Amino acid sequence: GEWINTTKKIGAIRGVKVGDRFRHRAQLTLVGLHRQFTCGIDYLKRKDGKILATSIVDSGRYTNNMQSSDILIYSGQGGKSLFEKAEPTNQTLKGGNLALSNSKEEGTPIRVIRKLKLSTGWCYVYYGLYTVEKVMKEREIRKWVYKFRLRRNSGQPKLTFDSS
Amino acid sequence: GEWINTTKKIGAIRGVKVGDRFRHRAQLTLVGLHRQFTCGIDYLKRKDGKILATSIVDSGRYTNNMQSSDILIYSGQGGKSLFEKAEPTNQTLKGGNLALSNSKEEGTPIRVIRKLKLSTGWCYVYYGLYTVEKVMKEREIRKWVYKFRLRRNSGQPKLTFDSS
DNA sequence: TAGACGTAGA
DNA sequence: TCTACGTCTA
Repeated sequence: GEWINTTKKIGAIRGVKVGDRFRHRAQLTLVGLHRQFTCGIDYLKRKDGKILATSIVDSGRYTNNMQSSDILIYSGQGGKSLFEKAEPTNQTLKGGNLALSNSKEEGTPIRVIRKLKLSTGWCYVYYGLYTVEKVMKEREIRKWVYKFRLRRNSGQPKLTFDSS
Repeated sequence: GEWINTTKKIGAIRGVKVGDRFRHRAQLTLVGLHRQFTCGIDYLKRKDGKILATSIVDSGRYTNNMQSSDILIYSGQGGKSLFEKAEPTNQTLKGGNLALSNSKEEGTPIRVIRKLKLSTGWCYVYYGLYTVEKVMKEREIRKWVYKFRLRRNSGQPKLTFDSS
Protein backbone atom coordinates (compact mmCIF):
# COMPACT_ATOMS: atom_id res chain seq x y z
CA GLY A 1 0.00 0.00 0.00
CA GLU A 2 1.05 3.56 -0.58
CA TRP A 3 0.10 5.99 2.11
CA ILE A 4 1.05 9.60 2.56
CA ASN A 5 0.82 11.36 5.90
CA THR A 6 -0.92 8.46 7.44
CA THR A 7 0.10 7.47 10.88
CA LYS A 8 -2.46 5.41 12.67
CA LYS A 9 -3.85 7.31 15.59
CA ILE A 10 -6.03 6.99 18.63
CA GLY A 11 -9.03 9.23 19.12
CA ALA A 12 -11.06 11.51 16.88
CA ILE A 13 -10.15 11.95 13.24
CA ARG A 14 -10.00 15.51 11.98
CA GLY A 15 -12.79 16.13 9.52
CA VAL A 16 -14.96 13.20 10.59
CA LYS A 17 -18.02 13.92 12.70
CA VAL A 18 -20.10 11.59 14.83
CA GLY A 19 -22.92 10.32 12.63
CA ASP A 20 -20.98 10.50 9.37
CA ARG A 21 -21.93 7.75 6.95
CA PHE A 22 -19.86 5.73 4.52
CA ARG A 23 -20.90 3.34 1.79
CA HIS A 24 -17.85 1.10 1.69
CA ARG A 25 -15.16 -0.13 4.00
CA ALA A 26 -12.69 1.37 1.53
CA GLN A 27 -13.91 4.83 2.50
CA LEU A 28 -13.24 4.18 6.16
CA THR A 29 -9.69 3.38 5.12
CA LEU A 30 -9.35 6.51 3.00
CA VAL A 31 -10.41 8.93 5.72
CA GLY A 32 -8.39 7.12 8.34
CA LEU A 33 -11.28 6.03 10.55
CA HIS A 34 -10.41 2.35 10.26
CA ARG A 35 -7.31 1.21 8.45
CA GLN A 36 -8.19 -2.41 7.88
CA PHE A 37 -10.02 -3.47 4.78
CA THR A 38 -11.87 -6.44 6.12
CA CYS A 39 -10.66 -6.96 9.64
CA GLY A 40 -12.97 -5.67 12.35
CA ILE A 41 -10.36 -4.54 14.86
CA ASP A 42 -7.64 -2.05 13.98
CA TYR A 43 -4.73 -1.24 16.26
CA LEU A 44 -1.33 0.37 16.45
CA LYS A 45 1.88 -0.38 18.28
CA ARG A 46 3.05 2.17 20.82
CA LYS A 47 6.72 3.08 21.07
CA ASP A 48 7.09 0.76 24.06
CA GLY A 49 5.76 -2.12 21.96
CA LYS A 50 2.33 -2.34 23.56
CA ILE A 51 -0.49 -2.63 21.04
CA LEU A 52 -3.63 -0.54 21.49
CA ALA A 53 -6.93 -0.64 19.60
CA THR A 54 -7.74 2.38 17.46
CA SER A 55 -11.12 1.40 16.02
CA ILE A 56 -13.61 -1.39 15.58
CA VAL A 57 -16.26 -2.10 12.97
CA ASP A 58 -19.42 -3.93 13.93
CA SER A 59 -20.91 -5.26 10.74
CA GLY A 60 -22.99 -8.01 12.25
CA ARG A 61 -20.88 -10.98 11.32
CA TYR A 62 -20.24 -11.86 14.92
CA THR A 63 -22.65 -12.05 17.81
CA ASN A 64 -22.22 -8.49 18.99
CA ASN A 65 -25.01 -6.51 20.45
CA MET A 66 -25.85 -2.97 21.36
CA GLN A 67 -27.57 -3.24 24.72
CA SER A 68 -28.37 0.42 24.91
CA SER A 69 -27.30 3.48 23.01
CA ASP A 70 -24.25 3.68 25.22
CA ILE A 71 -23.17 0.06 25.67
CA LEU A 72 -21.76 -2.17 22.97
CA ILE A 73 -20.76 -5.79 23.51
CA TYR A 74 -18.20 -6.60 20.85
CA SER A 75 -16.98 -10.09 20.04
CA GLY A 76 -13.31 -10.83 19.72
CA GLN A 77 -11.82 -12.09 16.50
CA GLY A 78 -10.73 -15.55 15.52
CA GLY A 79 -12.41 -18.91 15.94
CA LYS A 80 -14.63 -18.28 12.92
CA SER A 81 -17.50 -15.88 12.64
CA LEU A 82 -21.22 -16.65 12.47
CA PHE A 83 -21.27 -17.44 8.77
CA GLU A 84 -18.08 -19.43 8.39
CA LYS A 85 -18.35 -23.12 7.73
CA ALA A 86 -15.00 -24.25 9.10
CA GLU A 87 -14.68 -25.85 12.52
CA PRO A 88 -14.95 -23.33 15.33
CA THR A 89 -11.82 -22.90 17.44
CA ASN A 90 -11.12 -21.06 20.65
CA GLN A 91 -10.21 -17.41 20.42
CA THR A 92 -6.90 -16.36 21.88
CA LEU A 93 -5.73 -13.11 23.42
CA LYS A 94 -3.61 -11.91 20.54
CA GLY A 95 -3.83 -9.39 17.70
CA GLY A 96 -6.98 -7.32 17.89
CA ASN A 97 -8.21 -9.10 21.01
CA LEU A 98 -5.00 -8.30 22.86
CA ALA A 99 -5.18 -4.73 21.61
CA LEU A 100 -8.70 -4.28 22.98
CA SER A 101 -7.65 -5.79 26.29
CA ASN A 102 -4.69 -3.44 26.48
CA SER A 103 -6.95 -0.52 25.65
CA LYS A 104 -9.01 -1.34 28.70
CA GLU A 105 -5.90 -1.24 30.88
CA GLU A 106 -4.86 2.09 29.43
CA GLY A 107 -8.33 3.55 29.21
CA THR A 108 -7.68 4.80 25.68
CA PRO A 109 -10.64 5.74 23.45
CA ILE A 110 -11.72 3.58 20.54
CA ARG A 111 -13.54 4.72 17.44
CA VAL A 112 -16.69 2.68 16.84
CA ILE A 113 -18.25 2.18 13.42
CA ARG A 114 -21.41 0.18 12.89
CA LYS A 115 -22.97 -1.16 9.74
CA LEU A 116 -26.64 -0.19 9.66
CA LYS A 117 -29.54 -0.53 7.30
CA LEU A 118 -31.06 2.88 6.85
CA SER A 119 -33.83 3.89 4.49
CA THR A 120 -31.19 4.60 1.86
CA GLY A 121 -29.57 1.21 2.24
CA TRP A 122 -26.67 -0.24 4.13
CA CYS A 123 -23.92 2.00 5.31
CA TYR A 124 -21.23 2.36 7.92
CA VAL A 125 -21.96 4.96 10.58
CA TYR A 126 -19.36 6.54 12.82
CA TYR A 127 -20.71 6.25 16.36
CA GLY A 128 -17.93 8.14 18.11
CA LEU A 129 -15.48 7.25 20.85
CA TYR A 130 -15.95 4.43 23.30
CA THR A 131 -13.91 3.00 26.13
CA VAL A 132 -13.49 -0.69 26.94
CA GLU A 133 -14.76 -1.25 30.45
CA LYS A 134 -14.77 -5.02 30.70
CA VAL A 135 -13.12 -8.00 29.04
CA MET A 136 -14.97 -11.30 29.30
CA LYS A 137 -14.26 -14.85 28.20
CA GLU A 138 -17.45 -16.71 27.35
CA ARG A 139 -18.48 -20.12 26.19
CA GLU A 140 -20.20 -20.23 22.82
CA ILE A 141 -21.50 -23.27 20.95
CA ARG A 142 -18.23 -25.11 20.63
CA LYS A 143 -15.60 -22.60 21.49
CA TRP A 144 -14.41 -19.96 23.91
CA VAL A 145 -14.71 -16.39 22.76
CA TYR A 146 -13.75 -12.99 24.05
CA LYS A 147 -16.34 -10.30 24.57
CA PHE A 148 -15.56 -6.67 25.15
CA ARG A 149 -17.98 -4.31 26.81
CA LEU A 150 -17.53 -0.79 25.57
CA ARG A 151 -19.20 2.33 26.90
CA ARG A 152 -19.71 5.42 24.81
CA ASN A 153 -17.73 8.38 26.09
CA SER A 154 -19.89 11.16 27.44
CA GLY A 155 -20.32 14.54 25.83
CA GLN A 156 -20.81 13.28 22.29
CA PRO A 157 -23.77 14.09 20.03
CA LYS A 158 -26.84 11.87 20.24
CA LEU A 159 -27.43 9.62 17.25
CA THR A 160 -30.81 9.29 15.61
CA PHE A 161 -31.62 7.34 12.49
CA ASP A 162 -34.24 6.80 9.87
CA SER A 163 -33.52 3.11 10.04
CA SER A 164 -35.69 0.77 8.00
CA GLY B 1 -26.70 -4.11 -2.75
CA GLU B 2 -28.68 -0.92 -2.54
CA TRP B 3 -28.41 1.32 -5.55
CA ILE B 4 -30.36 4.41 -6.43
CA ASN B 5 -30.62 5.69 -9.98
CA THR B 6 -28.05 3.27 -11.16
CA THR B 7 -28.68 1.58 -14.40
CA LYS B 8 -25.60 0.13 -15.98
CA LYS B 9 -24.75 1.95 -19.13
CA ILE B 10 -22.53 1.89 -22.16
CA GLY B 11 -20.27 4.81 -22.97
CA ALA B 12 -19.04 7.86 -21.08
CA ILE B 13 -20.10 8.48 -17.49
CA ARG B 14 -21.30 11.96 -16.70
CA GLY B 15 -18.83 13.67 -14.39
CA VAL B 16 -15.91 11.37 -15.13
CA LYS B 17 -13.13 12.67 -17.37
CA VAL B 18 -10.45 10.77 -19.20
CA GLY B 19 -7.41 10.65 -16.92
CA ASP B 20 -9.39 10.68 -13.67
CA ARG B 21 -7.74 8.64 -10.94
CA PHE B 22 -9.18 6.43 -8.24
CA ARG B 23 -7.55 4.81 -5.25
CA HIS B 24 -9.85 1.83 -4.83
CA ARG B 25 -12.03 -0.41 -6.92
CA ALA B 26 -14.87 0.63 -4.62
CA GLN B 27 -14.66 4.14 -6.02
CA LEU B 28 -15.04 2.87 -9.56
CA THR B 29 -18.24 1.23 -8.36
CA LEU B 30 -19.50 4.36 -6.66
CA VAL B 31 -19.13 6.63 -9.68
CA GLY B 32 -20.50 3.99 -12.02
CA LEU B 33 -17.36 3.50 -14.11
CA HIS B 34 -17.14 -0.20 -13.35
CA ARG B 35 -19.82 -1.95 -11.34
CA GLN B 36 -17.93 -5.07 -10.37
CA PHE B 37 -15.95 -5.16 -7.20
CA THR B 38 -13.33 -7.63 -8.16
CA CYS B 39 -14.25 -8.92 -11.58
CA GLY B 40 -12.36 -7.35 -14.47
CA ILE B 41 -15.13 -7.33 -17.05
CA ASP B 42 -18.47 -5.65 -16.44
CA TYR B 43 -21.45 -5.99 -18.74
CA LEU B 44 -25.15 -5.46 -19.08
CA LYS B 45 -27.99 -7.32 -20.72
CA ARG B 46 -29.78 -5.55 -23.55
CA LYS B 47 -33.56 -5.75 -23.85
CA ASP B 48 -33.21 -8.46 -26.50
CA GLY B 49 -31.15 -10.53 -24.08
CA LYS B 50 -27.78 -9.97 -25.69
CA ILE B 51 -25.02 -9.12 -23.22
CA LEU B 52 -22.60 -6.30 -24.00
CA ALA B 53 -19.46 -5.22 -22.18
CA THR B 54 -19.58 -1.85 -20.46
CA SER B 55 -16.10 -1.62 -18.96
CA ILE B 56 -12.91 -3.50 -18.21
CA VAL B 57 -10.23 -3.09 -15.59
CA ASP B 58 -6.65 -4.06 -16.35
CA SER B 59 -4.91 -4.48 -13.04
CA GLY B 60 -2.10 -6.68 -14.23
CA ARG B 61 -3.27 -10.00 -12.88
CA TYR B 62 -3.58 -11.47 -16.34
CA THR B 63 -1.17 -11.32 -19.23
CA ASN B 64 -2.58 -8.22 -20.83
CA ASN B 65 -0.45 -5.72 -22.58
CA MET B 66 -0.66 -2.23 -23.94
CA GLN B 67 1.17 -2.41 -27.25
CA SER B 68 0.89 1.29 -27.91
CA SER B 69 -1.08 4.11 -26.40
CA ASP B 70 -3.98 3.13 -28.60
CA ILE B 71 -3.98 -0.65 -28.57
CA LEU B 72 -4.75 -2.85 -25.57
CA ILE B 73 -4.65 -6.62 -25.64
CA TYR B 74 -6.92 -7.80 -22.86
CA SER B 75 -7.11 -11.37 -21.60
CA GLY B 76 -10.42 -13.07 -21.13
CA GLN B 77 -11.56 -14.29 -17.76
CA GLY B 78 -11.61 -17.78 -16.35
CA GLY B 79 -9.03 -20.53 -16.35
CA LYS B 80 -7.19 -18.93 -13.46
CA SER B 81 -5.10 -15.77 -13.53
CA LEU B 82 -1.33 -15.44 -13.33
CA PHE B 83 -1.12 -15.74 -9.56
CA GLU B 84 -3.64 -18.47 -8.89
CA LYS B 85 -2.37 -21.83 -7.77
CA ALA B 86 -5.23 -24.05 -8.94
CA GLU B 87 -5.00 -26.08 -12.10
CA PRO B 88 -5.40 -23.96 -15.21
CA THR B 89 -8.46 -24.69 -17.32
CA ASN B 90 -9.59 -23.54 -20.73
CA GLN B 91 -11.49 -20.30 -20.96
CA THR B 92 -14.95 -20.42 -22.47
CA LEU B 93 -16.97 -17.88 -24.38
CA LYS B 94 -19.39 -16.97 -21.65
CA GLY B 95 -19.94 -14.17 -19.16
CA GLY B 96 -17.51 -11.34 -19.65
CA ASN B 97 -15.79 -13.06 -22.54
CA LEU B 98 -19.04 -13.43 -24.41
CA ALA B 99 -19.92 -9.84 -23.62
CA LEU B 100 -16.64 -8.58 -25.11
CA SER B 101 -17.16 -10.73 -28.17
CA ASN B 102 -20.67 -9.37 -28.62
CA SER B 103 -19.35 -5.85 -28.20
CA LYS B 104 -17.09 -6.43 -31.16
CA GLU B 105 -20.07 -7.50 -33.26
CA GLU B 106 -22.04 -4.45 -32.23
CA GLY B 107 -19.13 -2.03 -32.25
CA THR B 108 -20.17 -0.58 -28.90
CA PRO B 109 -17.65 1.43 -26.86
CA ILE B 110 -16.05 0.06 -23.72
CA ARG B 111 -14.69 2.05 -20.81
CA VAL B 112 -11.11 1.08 -20.02
CA ILE B 113 -9.54 1.50 -16.59
CA ARG B 114 -5.93 0.57 -15.88
CA LYS B 115 -4.13 0.14 -12.59
CA LEU B 116 -0.88 2.11 -12.71
CA LYS B 117 1.93 2.90 -10.37
CA LEU B 118 2.41 6.64 -10.39
CA SER B 119 4.73 8.70 -8.22
CA THR B 120 1.94 8.96 -5.66
CA GLY B 121 1.40 5.21 -5.58
CA TRP B 122 -0.94 2.76 -7.22
CA CYS B 123 -4.21 3.96 -8.62
CA TYR B 124 -6.83 3.20 -11.21
CA VAL B 125 -6.84 5.54 -14.18
CA TYR B 126 -9.74 6.02 -16.56
CA TYR B 127 -8.28 5.70 -20.06
CA GLY B 128 -11.44 6.46 -21.98
CA LEU B 129 -13.50 4.58 -24.54
CA TYR B 130 -12.19 1.73 -26.63
CA THR B 131 -13.68 -0.58 -29.23
CA VAL B 132 -13.00 -4.30 -29.56
CA GLU B 133 -11.56 -4.89 -33.00
CA LYS B 134 -10.47 -8.49 -32.77
CA VAL B 135 -11.23 -11.61 -30.71
CA MET B 136 -8.51 -14.26 -30.59
CA LYS B 137 -8.19 -17.68 -29.04
CA GLU B 138 -4.62 -18.44 -28.04
CA ARG B 139 -2.68 -21.25 -26.45
CA GLU B 140 -1.07 -20.47 -23.12
CA ILE B 141 0.99 -22.74 -20.89
CA ARG B 142 -1.63 -25.39 -20.31
CA LYS B 143 -4.84 -23.82 -21.44
CA TRP B 144 -6.68 -21.97 -24.15
CA VAL B 145 -7.44 -18.34 -23.47
CA TYR B 146 -9.29 -15.54 -25.17
CA LYS B 147 -7.57 -12.32 -26.06
CA PHE B 148 -9.35 -9.17 -27.07
CA ARG B 149 -7.67 -6.44 -29.05
CA LEU B 150 -9.14 -3.05 -28.26
CA ARG B 151 -8.40 0.20 -29.99
CA ARG B 152 -8.84 3.55 -28.33
CA ASN B 153 -11.57 5.63 -29.92
CA SER B 154 -10.25 8.73 -31.66
CA GLY B 155 -10.84 12.27 -30.48
CA GLN B 156 -10.08 11.65 -26.82
CA PRO B 157 -7.51 13.56 -24.74
CA LYS B 158 -3.94 12.30 -24.74
CA LEU B 159 -2.80 10.70 -21.49
CA THR B 160 0.50 11.55 -19.87
CA PHE B 161 1.77 10.33 -16.54
CA ASP B 162 4.39 10.90 -13.91
CA SER B 163 4.77 7.16 -13.60
CA SER B 164 7.46 5.79 -11.35
C1' DT C 1 -25.08 -19.00 -2.96
C1' DA C 2 -20.59 -18.78 -5.03
C1' DG C 3 -17.27 -16.54 -7.96
C1' DA C 4 -14.46 -12.55 -9.13
C1' DC C 5 -8.01 -8.88 -12.36
C1' DG C 6 -9.87 -6.66 -4.04
C1' DT C 7 -6.68 -4.64 -0.05
C1' DA C 8 -4.16 -3.57 4.19
C1' DG C 9 -1.44 -5.16 7.70
C1' DA C 10 0.65 -8.83 10.56
C1' DT D 1 2.55 -14.90 2.26
C1' DC D 2 -1.65 -15.14 4.59
C1' DT D 3 -5.59 -13.61 7.10
C1' DA D 4 -9.35 -10.61 7.75
C1' DC D 5 -16.72 -8.60 10.60
C1' DG D 6 -15.35 -7.07 1.95
C1' DT D 7 -18.91 -6.60 -1.82
C1' DC D 8 -20.82 -6.83 -6.31
C1' DT D 9 -23.28 -9.60 -9.87
C1' DA D 10 -24.71 -13.85 -12.02
